[in-house]
Amino acid sequence: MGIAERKEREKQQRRKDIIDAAEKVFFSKGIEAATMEEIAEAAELSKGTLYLYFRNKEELQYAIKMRASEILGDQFLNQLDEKSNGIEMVERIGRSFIEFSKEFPDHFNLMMHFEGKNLDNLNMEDPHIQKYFREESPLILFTRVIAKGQQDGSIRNDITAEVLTHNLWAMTTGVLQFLTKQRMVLELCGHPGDVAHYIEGLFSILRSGIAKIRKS
Amino acid sequence: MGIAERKEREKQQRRKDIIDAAEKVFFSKGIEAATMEEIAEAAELSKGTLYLYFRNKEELQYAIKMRASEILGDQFLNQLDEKSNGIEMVERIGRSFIEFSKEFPDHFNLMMHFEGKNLDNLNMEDPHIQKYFREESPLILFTRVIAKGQQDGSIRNDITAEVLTHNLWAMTTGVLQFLTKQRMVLELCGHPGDVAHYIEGLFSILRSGIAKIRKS
DNA sequence: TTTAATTTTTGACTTTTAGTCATTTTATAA
DNA sequence: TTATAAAATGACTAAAAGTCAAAAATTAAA
Repeated sequence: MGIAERKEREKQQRRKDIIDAAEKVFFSKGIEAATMEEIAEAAELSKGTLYLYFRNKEELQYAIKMRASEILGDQFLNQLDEKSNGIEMVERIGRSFIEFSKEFPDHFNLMMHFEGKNLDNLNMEDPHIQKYFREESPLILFTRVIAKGQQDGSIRNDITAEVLTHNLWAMTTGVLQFLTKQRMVLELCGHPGDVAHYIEGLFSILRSGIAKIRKS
Repeated sequence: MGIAERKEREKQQRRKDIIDAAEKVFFSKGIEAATMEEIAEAAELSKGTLYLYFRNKEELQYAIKMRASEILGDQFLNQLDEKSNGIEMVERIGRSFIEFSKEFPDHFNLMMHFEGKNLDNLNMEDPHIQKYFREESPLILFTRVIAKGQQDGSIRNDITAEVLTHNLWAMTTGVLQFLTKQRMVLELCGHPGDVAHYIEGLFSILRSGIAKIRKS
């Protein structure tokens, strides 16, 4: 029974090779400019083969975005710390997100690209995508941290952990998107934004926004 | 000297006609599926003529997005109210944004589409775009309201009005983007989101986040 | 080992659409 | 009425995504 298993392994390896090649091409040429033909060349395969492993260009891009999320999730994991309370850990996680954007700018940009895009061209039944959302999304870990903060009394508990999580995530990505893609716009408005300044503003607002409300 | 003026007027009218046609086609067929050929037909012009008025497809989309922003800016204007203090007006403006998304869903979607997109294909020297950013963007009005809130003591003043404004805007659009485009994702995560619930969470977080910090 | 069946890969081909530009049409000035 | 300028046309080009019948490679059977 070893042949079927070996073939399956080889298939997964080829899939991985294609994603590697796509990463190189997307990141060097830019996500829009990169062509499937170029990716095929980089993977030493023909274009047709790509379509045996990925339904379309977008699904291939999404495979890279899932990798990016994995990296980010690992960084989040490193921020867990028994000594800190929930809200401190949330801040650490937030800052590690900023670090991630600097350390892996290409992966970060790809993530942001999908953050504001409908996913109609994607097959949501795809097992890779299903698995990602059920088990690997960084938001799963983040929700646990928020819940911990609610238990230790550092984070407000009048909003469910899920709603808090998704709001925090969406607010943060919203600001990061704004800062990366609209830098020229800011200049046009006459605010040649000091990015760090904006980030500190964001954290400050969020800190007050999610902290347990002190009874006065 | 009347001829040059009339010609200029006619030119602007034709430009408007093209945007009208584009609006119809983009909104009925969807922004991706719509073709320049279809828009030309709808405008009773040839495709080439479109390119005399707009550099490329994206610039035409952006013209509609600017219209959307104008509508939104008008709605913001209606929320101004001498009796309310700054933070109350900010909340009213926020809620009018939600109303806008329901009343003009197509315009809203187009706005969100551009909110997370680089503008490389756009000619930022274009006078229409310049004018928009300098004079018409809803953010200009919003900044004034924030500043008022800082003066009347209802909004924190340890962050500049501009940074507060852009952060609030980016956070809100981030959440709205998340809710519209990722509805299916939320279901996949096992949170068949009650959208209104998320929105209330957002407002609650932002209220605490930007309020003047009371000395305890 | 040879042959048949199955799986995987290929790349030429189709289709679609954005954007161009030489030519034609229309409007203005002489 | 003719010349000049401005505006509009649509056939054409280029680029790239996605398809599919045929070829190559692999595995199973005889």
